[in-house]
Amino acid sequence: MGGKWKPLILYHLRSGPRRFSDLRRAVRGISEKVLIQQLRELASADVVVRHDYGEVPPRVDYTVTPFGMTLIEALLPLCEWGVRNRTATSA
Amino acid sequence: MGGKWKPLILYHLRSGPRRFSDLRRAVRGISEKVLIQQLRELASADVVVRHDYGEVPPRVDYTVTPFGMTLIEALLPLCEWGVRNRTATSA
DNA sequence: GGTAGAACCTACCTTTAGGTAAGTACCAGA
DNA sequence: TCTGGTACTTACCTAAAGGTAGGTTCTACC
Repeated sequence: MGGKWKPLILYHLRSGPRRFSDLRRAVRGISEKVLIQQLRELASADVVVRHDYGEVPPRVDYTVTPFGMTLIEALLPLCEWGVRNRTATSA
Repeated sequence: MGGKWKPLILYHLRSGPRRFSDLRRAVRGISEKVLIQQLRELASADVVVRHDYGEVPPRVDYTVTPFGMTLIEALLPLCEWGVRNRTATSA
């Protein structure tokens, strides 16, 4: 399952629940549409959980599941590799 | 840098040089065009090296560089995660 | 002589991910 | 009253990745 933003989203979710608008500001450059899309996909894959507080104004947050945590851990080496070699490549 | 096939290509290159047609058979479902594209990109990023024997009929093989090996190692955890959870997801 | 295989290249078409821009319901605060 | 913020949805457009199908040059083999 693709989505160039998913790793970044997960990265920002790694240390606890985050509200939608919070993520939107954290993940720079992502559009609202795509952020929701990705979050929905992650949720339907049981990587994150969406919690709607049913309040008004709306309040929703997203949390990584234990399963999602295993994904994050699997992604970390690649992430670190990317950081180490960001001078050499642009990915 | 994208390319849904790159991880698979690298996976098949992990244990030594492979000829083009060899890779083509190993990486099932990839078209020749895309395989070459990806190999060229990997080569220009110094992840693999292309060796042309200058023979006729043509003979070329591709080898992972030490740098490429660090990438493969960074990819392995994600790869294993994918294998472990291939029943749950389709990616 | 005809076929098959090597390692490509080229042109064309389709799919899809992502971007842009607008709209929605509701409330708080200046 | 008007603006701003929340969490979305909808419609439309574009760019790029990938797929398909053909051609090329040369040799080896039946």
